[in-house]
Amino acid sequence: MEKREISPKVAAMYRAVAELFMEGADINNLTVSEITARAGIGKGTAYEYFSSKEDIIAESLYSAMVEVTELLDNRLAQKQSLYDKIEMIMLDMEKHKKEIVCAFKVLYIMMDNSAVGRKIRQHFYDKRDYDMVLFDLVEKIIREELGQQVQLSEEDSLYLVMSIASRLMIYALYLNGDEACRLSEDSIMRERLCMEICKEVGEYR
Amino acid sequence: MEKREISPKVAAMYRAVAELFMEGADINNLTVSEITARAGIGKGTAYEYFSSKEDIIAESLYSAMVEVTELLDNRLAQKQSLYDKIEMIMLDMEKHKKEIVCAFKVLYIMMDNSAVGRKIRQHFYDKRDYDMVLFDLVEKIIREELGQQVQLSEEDSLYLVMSIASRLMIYALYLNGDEACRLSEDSIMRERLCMEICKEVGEYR
Amino acid sequence: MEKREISPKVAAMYRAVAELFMEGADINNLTVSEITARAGIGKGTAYEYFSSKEDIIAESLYSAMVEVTELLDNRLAQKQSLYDKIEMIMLDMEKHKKEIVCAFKVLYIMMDNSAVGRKIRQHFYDKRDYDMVLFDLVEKIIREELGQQVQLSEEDSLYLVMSIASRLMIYALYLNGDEACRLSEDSIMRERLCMEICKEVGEYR
Amino acid sequence: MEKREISPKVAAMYRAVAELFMEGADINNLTVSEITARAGIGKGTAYEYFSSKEDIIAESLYSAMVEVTELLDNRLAQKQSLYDKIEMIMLDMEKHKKEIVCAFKVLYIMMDNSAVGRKIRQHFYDKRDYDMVLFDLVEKIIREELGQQVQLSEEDSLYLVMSIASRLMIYALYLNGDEACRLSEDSIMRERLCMEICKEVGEYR
DNA sequence: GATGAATGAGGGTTCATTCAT
DNA sequence: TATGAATGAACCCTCATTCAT
Repeated sequence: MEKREISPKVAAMYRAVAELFMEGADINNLTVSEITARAGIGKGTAYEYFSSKEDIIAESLYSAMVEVTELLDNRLAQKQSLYDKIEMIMLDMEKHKKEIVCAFKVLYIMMDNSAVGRKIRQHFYDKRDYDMVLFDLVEKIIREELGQQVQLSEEDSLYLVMSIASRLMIYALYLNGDEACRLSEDSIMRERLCMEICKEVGEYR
Repeated sequence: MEKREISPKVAAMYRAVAELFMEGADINNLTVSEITARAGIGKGTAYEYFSSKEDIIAESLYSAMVEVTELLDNRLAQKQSLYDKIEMIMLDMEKHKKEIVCAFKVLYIMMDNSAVGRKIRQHFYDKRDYDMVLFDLVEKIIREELGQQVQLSEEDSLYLVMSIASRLMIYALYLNGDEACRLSEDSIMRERLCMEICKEVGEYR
Repeated sequence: MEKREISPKVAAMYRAVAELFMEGADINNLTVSEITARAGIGKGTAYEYFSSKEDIIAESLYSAMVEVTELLDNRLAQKQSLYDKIEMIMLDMEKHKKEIVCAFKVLYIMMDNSAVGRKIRQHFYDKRDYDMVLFDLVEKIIREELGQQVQLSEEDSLYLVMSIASRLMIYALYLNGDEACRLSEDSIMRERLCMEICKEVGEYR
Repeated sequence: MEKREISPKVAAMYRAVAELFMEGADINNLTVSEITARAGIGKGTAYEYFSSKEDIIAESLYSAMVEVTELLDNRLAQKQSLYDKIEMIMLDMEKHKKEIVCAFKVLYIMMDNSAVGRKIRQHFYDKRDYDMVLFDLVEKIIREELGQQVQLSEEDSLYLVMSIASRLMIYALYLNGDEACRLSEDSIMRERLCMEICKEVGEYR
């Protein structure tokens, strides 16, 4: 479960990509120059640690996802009820809109038939035990809510994870969408989604 | 509601982009050459009708979305119940997996901060009355289900549209995902999502 | 035996490479920019006609070899005796030192394990009927000298070709070498080599 | 005549370049990394002993030439007649094809207008008394054959050296060439060249 | 209108060289 | 002395866009 130490240069590049991504850069048009300039290192240095631009971006995004998920996981430990947990995630989305929304965006990038998309998918397949990704987090939340005595079938579990993930995603889309499609108060949408999730999970208790 | 006539060259380009997209081409790495070659026209001709590559792709994708939505709309007229309609959409996803899933992908592309993404969003803002997009379709389905006598508040309407759209999207993601995360029978996931949607809409009747 | 028409751009590039080569450029450090600038065309244009830098150089050198050989062949028609022919080749080497010596250099490049070397070798294998290369020319000279009645075995023929080629090459090396290793009069070396060649061929008459 | 001691690191680099060269590496695309990796030393170390990549390669090749020539020289002491000596050289070419042929290749590299070519030429000009190069070896063989009583003019000597060298080179080219241009038995070509050389030298006795 | 040859800006990648350790 | 991480200049190649025909 120990994480491998990563070189400060690599860390700088991860950070640079995440920053640029969160500043709204189009991931498909990021240049190596931009990334290394932001990371404060030489362009050639990038290729001491990565073998292609796609690798740089894919690993950076994967790393960001894992990091955000871990952060969320730690913060969620403070909350007891399912409602509070889901609400916290959504409130975090609102507060750290950029960060969280971007993490969800990565899920979409993974669907791409692009080199980056393929490489991130690969990372998921090869993922280390200590890497927790969004779906793991959602599954964990569900298990915590239902407790030891409730044994979910694989099918129920997958369904619930996807159902909850879909609400979180749709909320990310909602927050990220343009103002015209937004309600006067985000809280309305948020509360509804939270309640709906609780109700659905509750049915398995 | 009359559609404007589009030049056969433009139609060929729309078709070319859609084909390439559905064949799995990475939309961010499509080249003008590929598109015009597939469309069977000269490269220079593209610039007689569009002012940039991004325009070509954005308009093509927008057009494809509208077309798919229209197709769906026509087919949905054959079904009466909400359940049957949602099921038909999902079955269509399974059958014409490529086509439908790609249509959903466009939604994600719209979130990009890329030139294409921005341009598609612009099309949505400027959209003609006769253009029907996915959200309109979902809204239409809801209205048909609840009938004239039920008046949804804007807030309820938006919530329901997003909630249903989220399930459709998550099903698209599910179908598009890798085998490892799939249940033995897609029907299980499909039926659950359909039922859940019906239940939720039903509560507003 | 008809030559295929070559595009003026390609011709310009062939010329550019030959010029640069003859001006003493190191063939292994030629850049595409240099070549296209000299050819008076855009850099990108090079890739409309060739698929890589190595192709450009290899084809240019091959073309130059064929051209020089043809030129020599035409000029040799004016001479009757073997001695006069070999002498003319060597005098041409002295006069058009750059051009001829470079043609011989290409033979050495062909021995390289470089991409260019490999590609030129390929051209020799694939060579068109109407392409005459140095060895063909030497063989032709020998046949003309010995006349129809003398039938050389394949082994004798190959030996003579190589023996003569070796003298021509060594003269090219000699001319290209530094002054310290040169006699006061090039004619001395030239005459000896010519005579030696005639004597050797004469033995087969 | 004492050789200067060379650092083991330098020796390792000489060996590395020679090995890579003989394994068929393109001398114009050798990298410092490859060389130092093969030599088993750090990349930076190369620059403690040489001032540029070209220096490394040029000195390595020069060193290899001197070494091969010395080896040949020692082995030739066992043979008495000119014929046996030339034959031994050619047989060595056949046996240690790679090594010997590469040594000849260096001659061609010297003709290049490349940095490496220029530097090797420079080494020849500056050459130490105890360095014996191929031309010296050939000259030595000729002198041994003709004995003390025959005094060759400078002009005769140079002619003979070049004439013999040209046959050796052409045999190297022949051996290195592709199978299609080879006789069924290399011995045929070898014997002819040997005899021709003996005849030519004999005329000066 | 339709074309495709020509272009050149731009970006990914390599690798010789340096320098702090 | 020996190292190898860091660097950035240089270069090949792509491809969106233009324009003469």
